[in-house]
Parts: sequence; structure tokens; C-alpha cells
Amino acid sequence: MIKQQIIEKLSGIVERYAGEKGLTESISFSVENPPKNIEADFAVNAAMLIAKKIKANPRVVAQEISAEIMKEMSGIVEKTEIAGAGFINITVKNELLFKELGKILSLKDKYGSRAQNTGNACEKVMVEFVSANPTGPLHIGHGRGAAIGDSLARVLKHIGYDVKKEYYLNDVGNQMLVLAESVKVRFRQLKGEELPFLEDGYKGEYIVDIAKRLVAEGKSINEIDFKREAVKDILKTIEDDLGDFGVSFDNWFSEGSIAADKDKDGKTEVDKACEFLLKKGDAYESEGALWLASTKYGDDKDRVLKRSDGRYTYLASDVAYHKNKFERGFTKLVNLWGADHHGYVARITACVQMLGFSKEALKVLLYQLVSLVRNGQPVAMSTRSGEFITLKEVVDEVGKDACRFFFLLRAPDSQLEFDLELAKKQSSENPVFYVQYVNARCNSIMRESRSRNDLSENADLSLLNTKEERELIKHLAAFCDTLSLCEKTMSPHHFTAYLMELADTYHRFYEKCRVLGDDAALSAARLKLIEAVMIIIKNGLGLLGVSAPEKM
RNA sequence: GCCCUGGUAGCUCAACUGGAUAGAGCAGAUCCGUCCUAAGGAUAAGGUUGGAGGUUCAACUCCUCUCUGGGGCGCCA
Repeated sequence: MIKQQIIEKLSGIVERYAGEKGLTESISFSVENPPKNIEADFAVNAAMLIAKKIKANPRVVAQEISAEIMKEMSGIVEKTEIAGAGFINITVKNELLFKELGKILSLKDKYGSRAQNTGNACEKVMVEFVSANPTGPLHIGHGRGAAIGDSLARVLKHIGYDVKKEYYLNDVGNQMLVLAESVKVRFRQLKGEELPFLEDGYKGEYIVDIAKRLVAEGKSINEIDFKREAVKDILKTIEDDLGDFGVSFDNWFSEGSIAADKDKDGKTEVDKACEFLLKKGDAYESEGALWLASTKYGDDKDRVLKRSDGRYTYLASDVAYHKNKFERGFTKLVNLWGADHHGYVARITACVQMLGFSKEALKVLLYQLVSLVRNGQPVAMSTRSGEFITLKEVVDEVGKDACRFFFLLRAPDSQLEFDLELAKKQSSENPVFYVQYVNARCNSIMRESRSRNDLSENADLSLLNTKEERELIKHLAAFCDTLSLCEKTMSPHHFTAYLMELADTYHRFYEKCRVLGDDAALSAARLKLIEAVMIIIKNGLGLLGVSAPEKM
């Protein structure tokens, strides 16, 4: 929160200064961390931006702005320095850091939440992710989407958004018929009939399991709704696997509820959505099909909504689905898709605009599919081949914590190579342990402290004067900056980097500064610092869905 | 052919969306053990950011061309 505070005060000064120089446009300057060889807390580039516009010497401009900073921000700024091409480097007062530390200690797990500042109704956000077809267990690629989506939801929720997580269930359409037929064939085989496997059918072991269950229940073939039974079992598996992965959903939205269920006039929501578009002029009929005029909103081609044979396309369902999302009051939609769906972004963005919302109301986050490797050999992941690596297998092998952390280590649109052997080998040296180890060490100190019975309540935080302590407090405060960054990029992966950096800072502090020492007052202050570290580490790991064990 | 994505240290990836000397983790080198957990710390080493131009005070970041990995390309989902 320190950085936001600086930015706020600074923008007033910068804007006024720019105004005095005759500039009318606002200056979008940045406040960032200086390189580590420079001893300052923040670097500001505003002077260079202004100097360019008014054709002045940036260092002179920096000098003048710097004077204003010292005049108006002397309460929180210790000193400023002009460096490089015209950077203003700011060192904040220690008191500001101590105050922030106090804030962490009092707000605890609410630290970084915006909700209590504003207090008003917060924006309703929906994060839709995984949404894998219920035709088989989740594979490792779905796991990546699950980890990213779930963590993003946690981050946004922590910030103060009203977040709902949803799974869109494609439970109608052709692949459902194939699934039902696959199970049926298995069922008949188990009943002793000699017949071949369904060509292009689903062949995994789970199909046999479903068929076995149905046989065991003793119903006759005509009594069984194979589609319903298959979906029921598969969904149970998916839900359990996600549960073991620490992921849960607020809602499972059935495509059938908008594409198959009819109202009293005999219309589905998809029918109505298409009529809506037709009436609005965003859809038209041609060549016997119904088309979406998506080129009007930036797509490179118009798309078919309803085929000439009268069946709707997947897109029609999706239009209705997104319409439904907005009707439920969500004002910001986040969709997590595998990168193979990227061709779909333009048309669904067009839909959003046709529905009367700005294109910013929808954020489609693409994540690259995971390429799976075992002993250096690529592993095929088709759910139809019958041999694929499931999410469950990987979670069982490397553990939930390592698996989630691993998935969130990289930016979503960067390709991820997941070597199973490597992941297994890393089980004791994985970066996740480095971060968790911080919490274990902190807890150990707390235990020791309690056993010595020397806990004192009135700690004087201003005793925390070493370089290591100062760095540590600064990193703790950067928790808020990381939240904002994730919010801006709509990606939670920055938290893994943040936590590793924090862990690094902590372990250095641990080496240099003994907490439980002879100086009782200093120990008390450092114990408070430890308490704050535990709060932040636990919160941070929690946002990633990773546990923070007290002992390791 | 067209459209998305990526190419950064030996390996896997970051880099606060245009900032200063491009950073982490593994792997490899050398040190640190009376003491709160060594699953740790310190010090080196490792780079023409695929390549070539351009814009800018400043380019991994933006533009053009080019090489290369992955993906997608009107009535499949």
C-alpha cells in the first residue's frame, strides 16, 4: 500500500507542475523499484516524460519536481535523488514502513483488501474456467487452466471483487451421443455380445467402469439413459479430481439448460438469443443458414449460428450463455481458454458488444496447453486414444502443492513443458518448498519463543533498523503491489515470483538477524516482524491454493 | 496462403506492459556448522534477449522484414 500512497501524492504534484508548464494532457508516469545497486525505495520517471513534451533538460525538471516532493511529502519522504537520464529516486521514511508493518499486523488476512476502504458494492466478476467436456477425466492441460482460474478468482476475491467461479458444461451435442454409444457398446460386450468397439468412440478404462456399474445394477438395456449415466459418473470424477487439486466451483452451468430446455412458448434461450440478434441486425440469413455479423465488431469473418440443416452451432450456445451471464448481473467476465481456442476470441468479443457491453467487459485469458514429457519422450494426450495422463495421476505423483505452484510459475501464454520424471525428482527441491520453508522457520521461532515464555506485547517496531529488516518490511508491503499487478494483467502467476523473492529476503534476514537474543526489546520487535511474515506468506500461498505447513 | 502465440544464462522460466548494470530456480564451481529448522546463507561464473533494420533521451518490450517452435483458419466442439 506504500506504493499506491506515493503514486497518489505524486500525481497531484506532477499534474500541477505539468499544468504550470502549459501541458494540458495528463502524464502517465510510473513508480517502480530501482535496480538493486541503487539505494532508494522508488524510482519515478515523470521528469523525463514532461521534459520531452516541453523540450527541457530532464535533470532540471527532475530537480524542480524533486523540490516540490520535499516540500509537500516531507511527512513520508526521507530524501530524493536525481539519477541517470532524469529519474527521481525516492527514499521513504522508516516510520512509513513501521506504520505499514503495523497495518499488516492489525489487518491480518484482510491486508491488501480494498473492500474495507470503499465499503460500497463491489463489481460482480465471473471467472469461467476448465469447462472441459464431460467425456472423460481431466488431463494435465485442464489442470493448468484449473490452477490459473482458481487462483485468479482467489486473488480478485481478496482484492474485494464479488467473484463467482463457474464451469460450463457441454452436455449436449454430438460428442455426448458418441459417449453414450461408447458406454452402450461396452455394456453389451459385458453382457456377452460379440461386437466390435465403436469406431471413433471413447475407449478409456473409465468407460468400462461406467458400463460395469450399469451391469451390476441389473437394469435392462432399454431402461438405461446411457448419456445421463455416463455424464453422472464422469462429472463425479471431475469434481473429485478438482477437489483433490483444491479447486471448487460456485456453479456448474449446463449447456442443456439454454440449448435444450424450452419455455412455455417452446423456445430455448439459444432461440431467443438468436432472435434478439436478428432483430438487432447483428445476425442475418444467407445460403439457408443463420449468420452472425461478427465482422461489424472486428472479426475477420462472419460466423454461422445455425446450420442450413437447422441445427445450431456451438457459437449459438455461447452467445446465449454469455447473454445469460450478463443477465445474472455480472459486469466483468473472465474466460480461461486453452490457446487452441484463440480463433474464437474475436467472435465472442463481437458477441459481447452486440449484447450492449464494451469489449473490456470480457477478458479472454489464453493459456498454452501443457506439453507432457516422460523421460524426454513426448506423451500424447488424446482422450480418445485411451492413454492419457490425467490430472489425478500427476497430483498423486507430485502432490497438490508442487503441482499448483508449478503451473503458476509461468505466464499463462508461455508454453509449459511438464516432465513428469523431473517433477517427481524435484519433490524435495522444488521452489514451493523454499517458500513454505519460510513459514516453517517462522513457526519454529514462535514455538521456541513460547516455550521460553518471553512474549511481550508492547513491541517497539522502530527498533527494526538493519538493512535486512528494512528490506523485509518493504517486501511485505509489496504484497499489495503484486495484487494490483495480478488485477491489471488478470493473471495470478506474479504471486509465485513475489513469494520466491519474499522467501529470499526472509532467509537472508534469518541468517543475519537473530530473533531470540539477549536484547528483550529487540526480540519482541523481531517477533512482530515474524508474525507479519507469517501473515503474508500464508495469505500469498493461500491465493495460489498452496498450503503453508507449520513444520517441515 | 492468412491469423494468433512463443523464441531471454547449460536447462525451465521472470522482467512491475517503454526505464538505469536483463533477473530467479535448477545443474555445475568455491566457501559458511557452539546458537531460533542447512529444505538455509555468502561469493564468483554463466547473455549481442533467434537475426537484420527502424522509432526513442531510453527497446526483451513498439514498427518493418526475416528465421524458427506451437496452435488455429467459413455451417467441429
